[in-house]
This record gives sequence, structure tokens and C-alpha cells, in this order.
Amino acid sequence: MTHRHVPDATVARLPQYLRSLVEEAERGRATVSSERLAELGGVNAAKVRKDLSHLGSYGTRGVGYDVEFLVYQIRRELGLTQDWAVAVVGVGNLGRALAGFGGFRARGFQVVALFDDDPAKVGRRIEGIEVRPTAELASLAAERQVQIGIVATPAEVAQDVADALVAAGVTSILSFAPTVLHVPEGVVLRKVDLSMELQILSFHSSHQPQLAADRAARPG
Amino acid sequence: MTHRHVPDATVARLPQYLRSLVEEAERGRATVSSERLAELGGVNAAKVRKDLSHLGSYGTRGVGYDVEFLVYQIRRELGLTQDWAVAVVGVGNLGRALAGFGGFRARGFQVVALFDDDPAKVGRRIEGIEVRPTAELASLAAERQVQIGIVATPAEVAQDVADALVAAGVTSILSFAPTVLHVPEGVVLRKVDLSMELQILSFHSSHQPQLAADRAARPG
DNA sequence: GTTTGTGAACCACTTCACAGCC
DNA sequence: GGCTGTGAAGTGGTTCACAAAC
Repeated sequence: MTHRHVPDATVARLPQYLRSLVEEAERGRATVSSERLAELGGVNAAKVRKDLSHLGSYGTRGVGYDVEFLVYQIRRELGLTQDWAVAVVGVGNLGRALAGFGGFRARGFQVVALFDDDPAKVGRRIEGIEVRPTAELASLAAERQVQIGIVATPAEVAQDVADALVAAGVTSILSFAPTVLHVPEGVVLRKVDLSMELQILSFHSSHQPQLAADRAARPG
Repeated sequence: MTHRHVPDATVARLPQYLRSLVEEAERGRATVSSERLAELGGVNAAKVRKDLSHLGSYGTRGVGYDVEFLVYQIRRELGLTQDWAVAVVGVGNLGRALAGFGGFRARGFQVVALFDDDPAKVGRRIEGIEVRPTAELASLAAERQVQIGIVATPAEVAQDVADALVAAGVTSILSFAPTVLHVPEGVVLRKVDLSMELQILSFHSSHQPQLAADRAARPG
């Protein structure tokens, strides 16, 4: 319950706990044990307890955790008590999917600006928001107080886009571009790389020859 | 150079090294040092050397690594010397984006089947492939020798879809559904969760108040 | 002189196991 | 008796630093 500094590994699991807790609340449960949370999140109970202990001593021995209270504490820790303004740069298939993704708004992430340099896309409206050229990124992102930028452009322009986002005051970037991005100190960067994910799957599949063969050979 | 068992952390970086190496090859470089690879991949040179040493002793002291040779070795280790047949389940915005993603085919991942239960989508063709109802998953995935399944459905049906994929002989699953999935031993599961990524960004942003304030206050 | 490959030291995270509190 | 919170032990990964090879 030192409470100062939550390990990265813990932070990465908090959203999962939050989701499980919200589901438990919807089922009408008032309290939940670390055992139950572990089961729902697919992890080990000791880990749940240690993770939660980094936020504070919010459990009750012999009882468990109060669901509503813990939901509030995790939301607060994650910074979800405020809404976040998001800009999506690049409205190809993926960018459009992201712009329209319902899970964002439901969790307090609101897409407020869309950018693309394809003349065929500029001016179009997606989910009620007009697509603007990236030349306007600096002014528009600042004006709309964008805090989070999502990069869904081809790799070649991703670094320029990231630079423009940083210049516009954006301090958090989520990139889907298949390239390494460099951002200044203090800007948080996370990356999702689809073909990298598939290549990792490929590795693991290739190294399970017996199982793969078993399954291929099993009856219809 | 023990070569047996490559750590997970190393496997996760191999695709990045591979990409950097291919780019170096395109620039006409015949050899590359761990220092250079580290710079391109945004990591530390000692880590590159240790990672590569898990595959074998493929470098030359005083010289570096032969680019073409290392590309081949990493490809082989990742199982990319064969093509992989991929099925995408759920052709909403995200599923369509994935089905059309050029980066997959370029790396040997070919989408060979699409599934969705929305009657408005069944029968439509996307990238030349007809969307079929998930009831046909078992037969069609087996028939087309699908090895990798991508789950891009709502959370509610994701577990059923995963079960159906496993039953059809799929041994690797990449899920975009915002829920915990359970798969039997021997099936590899990876997960990409968009709102979780944003929540992690939110945490880091919230815990940099001074920097956020600085940037908001800066001129221009 | 240059750069790899790798023991050794270090660090972060996980898991165990149990004291402490309900 | 049940369940949390946490020191201590264990595990896996990173970084250092240098001998070996070119």
C-alpha cells in the first residue's frame, strides 16, 4: 500500500480487472475475491492481490473487494474520470474502423478530429466528423485539445505524423504503422503491429509440429 | 548458440529485426552490426546480440552480420518459409480492414475465408472472398486448411468463435475481441485490445501532469 | 582496431506461503 | 474459517563488460 509507483505490468492489467469488475457489477455482485477476479481475468490470484495492493489497501480480509469501490479506484488510477479527446490520422480501412469503434466512446475516449492527405478522402464525413488534410493537424489538434493521437497511416509518413502530433501538443500516441517511431521524452508511445502479431503466431505454430500434425490428422 | 528454446521476449523482437534487415538489404547493405540493428529497432545493442545468439552464431566478429543470411535465418526461425492460411471471423469495420490489409499477404499470410452471421453480410465478397455464415466455419476452415484464425467479432460471441476455430483444427488465434478467451493446451492465443491500449495511455498521461501542463502552455 | 558471443550482475515481475485481520 | 496484504524466494529478461575472433 506504498501507493507510489505502479509497475508497468500492473498498469497493463488494470483495464482487464476493470472490465471484469464492471461485468460483476452488472451481475449484481457487491463484492469479489481475488480468486474470482483471477479466474475472470485468466491470471493468478496472488498477482491480482499484489496488483491491487499497489493502488492501496482496498480489500477486506475474509470478505474480498467491494466491487463499486474498486471500480472507482481503478478508474481514478487509470485517469478515466476525465474524457479524452482523440485524433485519428489516416482514414483508410483501419482508420475508419477505429473512428467508428464503439468501445472507445463508451470508455470516455472521444474521436474529435480525423486527418488524411488523400484528396479523395478530405472533406468526407466519418461518424459525423469531417476529414481534414494533415497540414491542418497542428492548428486543429491544438484547437480541439486533442490529447491522444492514433496513427493509422502507411509506415513512410508515420514519423512525420508523429512529429506533427507532438508539435500540436499531443502527449500520447497509439501507432498502428509498421515502423519504429521516435518521440521526445515525456510523450507516451504505444504500438500495435498486426503483421508482427501474426509472425509471432507463426513462430509458435511452427514450433509445435507434433500438435499441429495431430490436429491436421484428427477425424473431420 | 545453444539454439534450443528461444525466449518469448526474443521471439517478439525477431519480426522487428527482420523488417530492419529487409530495409537494409533494400538500401544495398551487405552486412550490419548489432549497433546498427539496435538503432533501427530502437533497442540496445547487447540485447540484439543476445537475441540473435539464441538462433545460432550467425555473426562475424569484427564485421557484423550478413544481411541476406540473417534474413533467411530469422525467416526460418519464425516459420515464414511457408505460407499461412488465415480466416477472419467477423467482417465489421475492423474485420474488413484486416481482410484487406496488404501487409499480411506481403508477409506470407493469405486470407482464405471470411465468416459473419449478419445476413446482410453473408454472400458479399470482400477482396474476392465470399463471406460465409459461422455455421460453416468447421467445414470450410478445415477444407481450406486454415491454420490461423482472426477473431474480430463482438465480445459476446468471441468464445464460441474461438471454440469453433479450434474444432476446425486452427492452432493459432489472434483475437481483437475485448474479452478473455480460453483455448485448450497447444493452441496459441494472442490478443489485441484497442480500448485497453487507450486506457494504458490514459494512465501514463494522467501521471505526467507537469509535462502535460508544460506542453499545453507552450507557445504556438 | 572492430564487433561478436556470453558469463556475471542486475533488475522487474511472479509466485509462494503465511501472518494479520475480518 | 476465509481472504487480504506482503515479505521472501524464484524466474525470466536486460545490461554490463570483456575475452575471443576477425
